[in-house]
Amino acid sequence: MSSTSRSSAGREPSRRRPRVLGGDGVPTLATVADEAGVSRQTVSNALNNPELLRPETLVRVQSVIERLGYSPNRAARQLRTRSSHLVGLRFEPAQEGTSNALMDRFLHSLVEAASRTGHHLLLFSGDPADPLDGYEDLLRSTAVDAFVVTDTYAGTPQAGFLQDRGAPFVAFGRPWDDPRADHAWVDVDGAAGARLATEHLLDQGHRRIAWLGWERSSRISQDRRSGWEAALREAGVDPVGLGVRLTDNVDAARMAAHRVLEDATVTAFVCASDTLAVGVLHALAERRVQPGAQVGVVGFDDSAAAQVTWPGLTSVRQPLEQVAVELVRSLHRVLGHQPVEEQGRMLEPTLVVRRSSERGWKP
Amino acid sequence: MSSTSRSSAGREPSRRRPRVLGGDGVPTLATVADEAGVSRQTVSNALNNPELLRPETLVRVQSVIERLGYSPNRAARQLRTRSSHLVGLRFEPAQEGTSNALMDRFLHSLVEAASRTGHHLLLFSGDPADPLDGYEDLLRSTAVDAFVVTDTYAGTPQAGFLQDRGAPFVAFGRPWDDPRADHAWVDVDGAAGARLATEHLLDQGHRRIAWLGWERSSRISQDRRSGWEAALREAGVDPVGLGVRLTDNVDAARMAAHRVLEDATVTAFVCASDTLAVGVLHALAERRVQPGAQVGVVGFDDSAAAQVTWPGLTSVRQPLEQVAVELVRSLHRVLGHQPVEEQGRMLEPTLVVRRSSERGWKP
DNA sequence: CGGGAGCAGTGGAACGATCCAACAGTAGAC
DNA sequence: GTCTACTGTTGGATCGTTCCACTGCTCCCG
Repeated sequence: MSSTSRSSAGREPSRRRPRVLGGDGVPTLATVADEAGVSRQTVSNALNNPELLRPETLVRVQSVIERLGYSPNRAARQLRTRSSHLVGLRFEPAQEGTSNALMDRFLHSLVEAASRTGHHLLLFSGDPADPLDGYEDLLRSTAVDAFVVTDTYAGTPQAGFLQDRGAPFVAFGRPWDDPRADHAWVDVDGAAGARLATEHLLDQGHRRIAWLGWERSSRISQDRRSGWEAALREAGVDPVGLGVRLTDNVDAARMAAHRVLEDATVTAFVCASDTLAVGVLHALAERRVQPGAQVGVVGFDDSAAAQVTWPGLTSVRQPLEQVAVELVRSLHRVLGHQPVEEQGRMLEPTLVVRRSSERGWKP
Repeated sequence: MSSTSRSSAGREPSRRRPRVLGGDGVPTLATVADEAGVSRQTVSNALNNPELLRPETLVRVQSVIERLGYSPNRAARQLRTRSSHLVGLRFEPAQEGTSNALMDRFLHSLVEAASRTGHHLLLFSGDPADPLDGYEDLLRSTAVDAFVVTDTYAGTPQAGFLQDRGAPFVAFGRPWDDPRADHAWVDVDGAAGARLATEHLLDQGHRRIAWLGWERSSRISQDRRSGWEAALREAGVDPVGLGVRLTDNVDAARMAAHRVLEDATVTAFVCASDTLAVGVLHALAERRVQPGAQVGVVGFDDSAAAQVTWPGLTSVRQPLEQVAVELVRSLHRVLGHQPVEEQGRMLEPTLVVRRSSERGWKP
């Protein structure tokens, strides 16, 4: 109703014709503004700062938006605000056989968590030989607002690179011993997980509990191992000679388990991954030893394999849904340039008990 | 060098200053043009139509681009060209236990294939109750160039919706019996896969080979089953009474296998999924029957579970890398509005033989 | 009654790329 | 010598949004 005076330069009548409908018939801000009898800015405010509008104007604009099925053009918005609402994640080429099933669950959770704050996930790939490939280009072209970095094993340069570059990112994985690192991170407490596993086996009456982990260079494995070791010591069991290091591979674990089982006093295994635990199960099958009933086995990651393997593999489960939520929360703080109240956040894993560690179980 | 006359209203001298450096110090097209002593359009041509430039100009511009580390701003380009170089994929919430490990391998392949043509993958999620949620919004806001649709089981409305909407997309999965469908698709020949599996077991000397599949409503299962049935008939074996339908679940398969094995003449199983095959392995373990040596088992999808399960599960492997490549190729044709030379493309699976089907094997 | 504050809303400019029409310069044809 | 064709390059306009400075208008206070 409130028809205000509309000033017009009036020099050249048909030169500057405000385009009111996009080329393909897609409505734009101008379409909505025209239809609702307000200016473009008012429509923009209706979307981004609704509290600035008088309630009745807001309702009117919103109903036009609804009726026309208008959504703001992402490219235009991105160009103006310099924010794409996209989060980049480099998706490494899969290595078959290893437990990247973890990735699947994590990815789902991340997509969902991000979408709750209006963000989408942009997957990209890069030259496997160059762990930094792809990042630079997305940064320069301002295609993403931030990155999520997933592999922060010792020696991976992504976090350092992005930090030096001044690019916003959050890491899934603590920076371990890099003293220069001061970026946001979220991680799961591997030591606590291994401790859970070990204490569970101790509860089942096991004493001499072996550890199967990765090479010494893996900080993740060292971390988990420390939980096993501490739990054993607290129970008065000497862990010396019970720890084995090998590559993350079913067959390597199978053979290692055979060697360990030569020592008849060993009655249980805690493993740094489900892959290794599955290898132990293979060895038990070959020795015709009942998992659970005779020898307890616990894996790590609660992968799909753990869930379907016979007779059911007890495993430490990472709270990936919660990790995703925390990552997104962190991302928001980083992007909002808010003071980072805490640099990192450590989450607690849980133990999913299945029959491979249930002593009472008989097939 | 070329100082041309610069028209200026003259009222306020410093109003129209052509910004040559982005706010954050990020170089823009204008920066490069200025530095190379050419116009913006020439730089743009150097990137998009290099053949239009004189070779020496091209080299000069390229060296400046290299030196400044310039990449065109994606938002600006997207706004002007109406193309985001993003491909949307709705990433469904994971259902634990089912074989979406397939998805992991597929996703990797797709990201890689897409990146080879300069496209990135945009993952989004939506209300699980509404299979169309999310698509509309991305279309309206012109956030993606196209979609990849992965679940085209009977009754899923995505393909129909996008087709009616006139949105570009490619489906992984044939349109089955929808006569209205005329969109591009890529699929794997399930019947051929089941035939491979069945013939392999026949070669191993098995005759009465059972089928474990999903409910009758699943077209995918029906398709695979038809391959098993045909192979059996050609070998002169009557498949009647050898087929079982159940839900895709380890325990359901385990119990079904027990029932089937009451009939002592059955010596092998072909399954519509690895999940079902793992269930059969569980049943065999409970009966203390050797997989492979006594009863042959073949699964479908070559999931991580198949690869680590003891004693190794023979499985039909889908050529997902090739699927991804074909999908991207199709997408290109669809986006380029080229005449679609073929509407769909059917790829052949392969059989990965492991010990669960090797008759000679002894533990 | 004049003036500062606050409110709802306006029009122009800007983001950084590409599209477009036009331009200078050269060569070839008449 | 002029006209046409062609090549390489140019400046201006444009895509759709948000930022910015500003305008009427009302209200309140001294």
